[in-house]
Amino acid sequence: MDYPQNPKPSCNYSYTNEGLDPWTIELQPSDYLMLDDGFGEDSSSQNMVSSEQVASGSSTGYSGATSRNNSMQIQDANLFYNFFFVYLYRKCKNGVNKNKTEEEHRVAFRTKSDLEIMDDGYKWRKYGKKSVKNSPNPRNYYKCSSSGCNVKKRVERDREDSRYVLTSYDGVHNHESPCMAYYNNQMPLMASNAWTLQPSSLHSSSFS
DNA sequence: CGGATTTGACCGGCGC
DNA sequence: GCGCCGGTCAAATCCG
Repeated sequence: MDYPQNPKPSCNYSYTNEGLDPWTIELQPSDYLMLDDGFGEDSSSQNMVSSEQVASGSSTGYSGATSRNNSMQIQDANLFYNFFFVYLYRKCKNGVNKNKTEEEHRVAFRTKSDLEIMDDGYKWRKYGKKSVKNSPNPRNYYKCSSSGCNVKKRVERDREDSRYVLTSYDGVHNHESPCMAYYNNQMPLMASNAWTLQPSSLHSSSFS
């Protein structure tokens, strides 16, 4: 599979929870993301950021990412972004609250980036652009272009600090990210366990 | 030519 | 009811 590259892989990303949701992911301000694979006894550290340098020449034979202690560390910003959204997808799937409809599932976060279009592993079709009140920055509307998938996405620059991009997702994909299928094939280590969270490790309010 | 994007029109909810 | 505001539609346009 020919997977598109992030146009600026050297970009320094950071993530903070935007607060639209009581959802807790704190990924600060490093390119290194470590995600637990669910094996650990202490599931409270299900996601964390490692600022340490990952040794090059990974044992996975996979440039840009390496594994250690049942975890993945990602040092390539492009991979980082893709995996982050794969993680979102899995977490979303596992945390779906049956009492709510898919449309009520929302994820929002802030990304420090000079890019507004960031590759999250899904294909999106832009369907609108609006200027928002009291903000110099327009808001862009996207829809997942996979047929039958109703997930929507909004992207705008933070009116208070235009170094940040606000992204929010509405809904749960009815399919996996194209890049996940790719990684499943390429990385046996991650195929079944990695990126899957134990239900007990989910924050109670996650995606509910 | 086909799919994606652009962009003004349209529409519905909400506060007054 | 009316106007504002945010979200969506869709025709025109762009682009590979």
